Amino acid sequence: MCWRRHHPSGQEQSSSTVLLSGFVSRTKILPDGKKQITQIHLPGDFVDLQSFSLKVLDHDIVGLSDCDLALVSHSALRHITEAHPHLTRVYWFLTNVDAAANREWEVWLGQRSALAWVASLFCELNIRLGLVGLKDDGGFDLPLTQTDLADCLGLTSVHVNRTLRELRERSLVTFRAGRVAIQDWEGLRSIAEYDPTYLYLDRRADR
Amino acid sequence: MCWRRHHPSGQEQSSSTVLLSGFVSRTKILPDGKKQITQIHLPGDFVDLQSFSLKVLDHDIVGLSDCDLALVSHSALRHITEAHPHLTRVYWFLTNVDAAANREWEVWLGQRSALAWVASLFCELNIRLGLVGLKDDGGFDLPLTQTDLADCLGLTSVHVNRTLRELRERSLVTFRAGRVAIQDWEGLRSIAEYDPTYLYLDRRADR
DNA sequence: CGTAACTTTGAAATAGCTCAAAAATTGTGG
DNA sequence: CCACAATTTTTGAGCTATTTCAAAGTTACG
Repeated sequence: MCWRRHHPSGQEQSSSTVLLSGFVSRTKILPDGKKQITQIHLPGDFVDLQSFSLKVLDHDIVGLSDCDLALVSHSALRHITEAHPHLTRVYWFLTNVDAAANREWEVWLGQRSALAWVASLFCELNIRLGLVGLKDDGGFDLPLTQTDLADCLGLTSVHVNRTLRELRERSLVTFRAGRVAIQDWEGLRSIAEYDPTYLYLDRRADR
Repeated sequence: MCWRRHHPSGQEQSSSTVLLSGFVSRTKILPDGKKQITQIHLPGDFVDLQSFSLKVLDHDIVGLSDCDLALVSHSALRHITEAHPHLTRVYWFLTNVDAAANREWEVWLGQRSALAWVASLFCELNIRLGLVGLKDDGGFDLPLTQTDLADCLGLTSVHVNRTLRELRERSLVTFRAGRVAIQDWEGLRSIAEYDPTYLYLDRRADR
């Protein structure tokens, strides 16, 4: 399956989605048309596990690139979780890790400069893509436009552009043609003051 | 029990906390001392249910007033959830509702003006306090300082002060001496463009 | 009644926004 | 493979919401 369409909020869902390839965002759209991306999902992510519990989504699922999805029906999820309580705890854990990332983004949205926020986002994506084997020495592919990035960061695309220029001029990272090329990982990490604790990387391995 | 202290992040937890009276926040503190409150909890809230799953908190639990807490040990939670799978789903649902609020705050932090954000926060608290019988016709008690509010909104306390003045001058709401007095609920709601969908009020009732 | 915490105000600085246009890139059909 | 349209990126100039810094009021409280 392959799309770049809205999965609308406010509608009863009967299945959840696992992302197999490509990128999708969870996006909230305001009455005036402004958008906020609350999370970017990578291959391997359970994109809307929460709809199993909430049934109705409070946001849209928007494809950022072509992607392959697997649908898991809620009735299947119910059977799985009833038969294997252990898996219920695993899914619940995933929900919690997801929420931890939302909290971290709140901090970035509220407290950080544009430069630090962009740097942080690239740090997070670099680490998460590394977990699923989608980064290489030089960086990673990220098929977003600067406008997508702006919707994610709570900034204007104009300002994102200028911020990217600054990161480039400081020889930290270059974002061009859907690719993030990291020139100075330590420098990037340091300007972002990036601390991946909230990703619970060690505890994920337990599961 | 009664405190106004930090419940530190980064430490192994063996119990979760239910708030019986008073207000607590979940707060993330940056290296430079800046703070972001990612959620305000009211009586009745399961404050750190996620520590049952994550074990280590990614943020601090900070009392905003004197409060009474009930501790539920993780071993007790494990027994409860093993004996009653239905309750596991309830807890998981609560985790999801919690996360939905974090996402909504991301939108507010990223996209809204100071005026609309303050108004939105008051709208949310008014509704949530109403659910637990802690609001009256005129408004509700909120024992926070303007600095607390600033940490929550991602603004300076100076700017929060000026924004509160504007809301007061527009005869929408007055925040003084730990009390939010709502003069014009419809006006407040409208300037906030407040939509409580993300609170999943209807679905909570099912449980 | 004195001290600490909190609120209010003013003035100047700035990060990020808006508007508008030009340049570059990407995609498409012929 | 080219030409053209659409999308995306880049830049400039002026503007505004919010911050910073600093000081004066006010309130709470031991």
